[in-house]
Amino acid sequence: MTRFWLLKCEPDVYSIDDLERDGRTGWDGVRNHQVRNFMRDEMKPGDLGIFYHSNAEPPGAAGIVRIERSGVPDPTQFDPKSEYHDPKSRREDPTWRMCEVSFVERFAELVPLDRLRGDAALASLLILRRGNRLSITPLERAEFDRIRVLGAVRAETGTKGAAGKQGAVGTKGAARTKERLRAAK
DNA sequence: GCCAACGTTGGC
DNA sequence: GCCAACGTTGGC
Repeated sequence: MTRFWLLKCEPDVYSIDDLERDGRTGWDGVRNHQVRNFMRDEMKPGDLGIFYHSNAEPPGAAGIVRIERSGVPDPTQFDPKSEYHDPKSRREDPTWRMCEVSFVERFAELVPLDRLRGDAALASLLILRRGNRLSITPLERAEFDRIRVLGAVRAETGTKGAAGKQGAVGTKGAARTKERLRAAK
């Protein structure tokens, strides 16, 4: 059974444009146990996800991805040079997992958070709940379908946001602080 | 195990 | 830059 997910990432770190260019990417850098468990136990090849731009101007739903693999050991945990290196993790039993996602589509226009919030059909969307900070959350099929419909319709007004167009150097699962972003430049 | 201090996330 | 809402850490 196909399941549906919402994957958050800061576009300054990795955006839907980067994924369109790359075609496929490892969703590495997740260091939250709940999200790790989703990727290890629940996400399956063929599942679909909304790619959400967080910490952006404006934040919102940017496109659609397909889960290609999941539960894959995240290589950054074994890389001493990575800021996500975890010296306690063993190769025989990796602590941190990632999924691999492929590009499906970029929305005709980003669906801003305001628009998601104002939509009655999305009232139960987990990312709209106060205090929710998980970088990956499950979606109902109806929620996924609704966001896809909103994304397919080009708004009659509104300017296209200047999406970040940087190389794929960062990690997706964990947002970077502005300080770290600055340091990375 | 408790909990205060601190760090992170992410919208605004 | 601010701050609410977490999660993590470490002393006890």
